[in-house]
This record gives sequence, C-alpha cells and structure tokens, in this order.
Amino acid sequence: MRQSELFTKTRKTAPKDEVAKNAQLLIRAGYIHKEMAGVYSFLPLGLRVLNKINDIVREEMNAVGGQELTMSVLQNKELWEKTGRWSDEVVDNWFKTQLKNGADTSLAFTAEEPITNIMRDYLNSYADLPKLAYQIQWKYRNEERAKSGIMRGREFLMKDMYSFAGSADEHEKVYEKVAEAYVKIFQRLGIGDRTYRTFASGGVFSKYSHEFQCLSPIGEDTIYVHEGKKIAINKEVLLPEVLGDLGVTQEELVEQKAIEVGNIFSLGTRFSDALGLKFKQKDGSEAAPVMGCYGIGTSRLLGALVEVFADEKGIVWPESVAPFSAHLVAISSGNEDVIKEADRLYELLKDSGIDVLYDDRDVRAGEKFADSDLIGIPTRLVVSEKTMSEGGIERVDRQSGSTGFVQDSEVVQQLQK
RNA sequence: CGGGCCGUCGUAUACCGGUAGUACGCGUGCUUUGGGAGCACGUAGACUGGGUUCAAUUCCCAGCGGCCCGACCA
Repeated sequence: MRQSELFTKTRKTAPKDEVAKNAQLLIRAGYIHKEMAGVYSFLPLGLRVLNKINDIVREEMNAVGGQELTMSVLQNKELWEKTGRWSDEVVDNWFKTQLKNGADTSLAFTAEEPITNIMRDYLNSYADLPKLAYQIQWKYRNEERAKSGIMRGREFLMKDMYSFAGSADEHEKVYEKVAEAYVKIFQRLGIGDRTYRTFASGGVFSKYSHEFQCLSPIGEDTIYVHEGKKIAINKEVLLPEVLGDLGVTQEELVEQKAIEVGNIFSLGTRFSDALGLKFKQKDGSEAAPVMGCYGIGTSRLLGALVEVFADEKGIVWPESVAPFSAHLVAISSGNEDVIKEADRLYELLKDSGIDVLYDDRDVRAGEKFADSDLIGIPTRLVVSEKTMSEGGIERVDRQSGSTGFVQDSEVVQQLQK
C-alpha cells in the first residue's frame, strides 16, 4: 500500500499518559489508538499484525485438531450460576449489564461454561472424544487497574481452546499435544528461545498448570528458570516439593521477570459435572468428559513482541508478524526518474505477491528513515538517485541495521520465500 | 481496593491571582532535499461544576478523566 494513502501518521513525541514502551511506540507509529484506560482500538497497521499473530495461532491449533468457532460475548447467567461463577465474590472482574427486559447478562472473560453447554448438544459417546474447540474472541475483564499498555487491558483478544477427553489418559495426551503446539507458536513468533514452559499452581484437578512465560524486564511475573531443562517454576509454587517433582535444585535456577503469553490448564470434570455434560462409555455407563483449557492472549502477545524486540529507534517486528514484508522508501526530492523507478519496483513487488508499504510521500529523507525505523518493517528498500546511479536497490535490515545493494530479482526472490 | 501524582492549542511542554508562551503538527509562500530542514506569515488551548477573591487557567472543594506504587489477576 502507498503510505501517502494510509490514514495514520507517526508522531515524534510519546503520549504523556502512557509509560509502557509497547503503548508508547505503538501509538507513536500509528498501530493503536487509546480509547480509555486499558481499552485500545487497533488501527490498520496494528490490525495487520494482530491478524498475523492470530493466523499463526490458528494454524497451530488447527494442526492439533482444534476446530474454530466464535461464541457470543454476551453471557447467559444461568450457565454461570450452575458453576458458581456468576457471583461477584468468586469472580470480581465481571462486566455485568442488563437486557431491556431486566434480565442480567455480562461480557465474557472466559468461556468454559458456554463451550461446555454447547458440547452437551453433540458429545454423546466415547467415540465422539476427544474433541478440541477454540475461538479467537474479545474478552472483557473489569480490572481494578489497567496497566502495561496493551498487555493488561480491560478488553483484549484471546485465543481460548477447550478440550474434551474420555479419560484422564486421553486428556494427558491432548494436553501435551497442545503444549507442543504452543512451543511452535512461540518459535514462529521469534520468542521461542526466551519463552519457558513454567510450572504453576494447578488447582483441584491437577497438581500443576503450565504458563508460557516470555522473559522481559517489564514482565509482571517472577519465574525461576532452569536453562538446562528449558523449564521454569513460577515464584508462587517455588517449594521444596515442586523442586523434587521436577528433579532440580534451587541453585540451578535463575530468577527472571517474564510476561505470561500463554497458559494451559487441566480442568478435570469440574465444568462437565456442573453443567451436566456426559457421554456413554464402551460399557454403557455414563461419565463426564475430562476437560482442559488453553489460552493465548494474542493482543498481549503483540505488545510483548514490541517490548522484547524494540530498540531506541522504534519497533522491530519479526518477519512472521510484520504488517508488511518490505518498506519501499523513495528518496526522490521530486526527481521524476526516481519516482518512476520506485513506482516500477512497487508494482513489481506487488505483482510478485509481496506485501509492501511504499513510502511515496513528498517528505524529506530524514523523516522517511525515522518513520521507517519507528514502524519497524523487517526489510527496507531504498530507491534514490544514488542507488540508481549504482544500478541497484539499497536493502537495509531493520534488526541488524546491515545494508547492501541488491537487484530486483534477488529482492523478489528473498522476500517471496 | 489502599496510597501517591497529574489534567494548558491536535501532540509535547512553559509561565502566571490581572494580556497564556514555546516546539512539533496543520495552512500559505520562498529556499532546501540521504537521517525528523530554514525563513516569513497564519491556524489552534486552560476537563466540568461549585467556592474564595475586585479579579481564578492559577488557590480551595467536589465530580469526571489519566498515570504510578501496592493489593488483586483463569
């Protein structure tokens, strides 16, 4: 797309009401707009990134048999009363409201109740299990205090998947399969090497749950990392018994701050029991499916990627989620030949199926470069009198800053990969 | 939910109990053109409501909004 047509612009100064780096940079670069504390709109650039993150998550969930659906945001109170979670004493961050007829309703912060209820219509037999269903849907939590920019908002996008298995063993297999899918997701997002499967408290039905924690100084969680085993332990369960279970010693662990980018949890039959979800086993007896839930906050992940990769010049996106693959920058100073050449290259890249942002604006070179750094597209292609006289295109890598001269064909080939 | 700080052009900031200034942005013109240009002219502002005062953007109170620390955080 031509940058002159993009309705957003960059700003030089950070908004005074944001302290978090992710929000400052995302607002300065025109990715998001703050509506209220903890509530943000995703602008064209931001939506592109969010969609790419969602696509990666979607692909990996589909690969392990997840089936996508979308559940309503408005909630049926009856379902939540059956599990005891309608109560404000139990769940203190509900957004509750009423229908015109006076009936209570609310905005979903998670979806165990509705998905379990839906499955009552379809899961009848052991032969129907296991099943995995997920959605990528806006969630609402009336946080006492929003903070950390888009990383802890009152409205956020989350992929939430739920599994239904016929036995504890079957559940374990599903659970591990999803855990592996999570590892792949974080690898594809470029944070695999700094994201640890972290043991956390499990609740009634299993000893542990697992969080996926991405190391970052701004993280809200404290974890203890075991480099050798590539695992970590959440501070809240750093106990002798846990160390014993995992076969590690306190001395081997390193304390780190981390951002929780995903979590997986065994639910046992808490929800299937409460909502009456049952299936017939082989011997004709009835049993409740063993459930699991698997969350990834995709809008939080977007913020986490900014936090982890940004440098002093601005955002640095991993290739897998960048809003565009290439940022074509024309330094023309009104020179018609340069404009013609940049236009030609723009068409070539587009025709080759490459997502390109073309800075065709009539502004000075310094402003273009500064904006390009701020926006953070991985590859910058510069066309100017200088590059034309040297017979090529200047290619700049946003992350390393390395530059080189390349020909059209090479660029197309490299970016198509 | 406890504690603290703060609301000034679109953005970022300054000053002040008596005429609200600067930078960026935006508009016009000229010059400039590989790292957020220069000059000139122009555009645009005190969150809301009370109170004190001859006079309030400034002081006081309340509301609304924002940020930070802590608590909380399927």
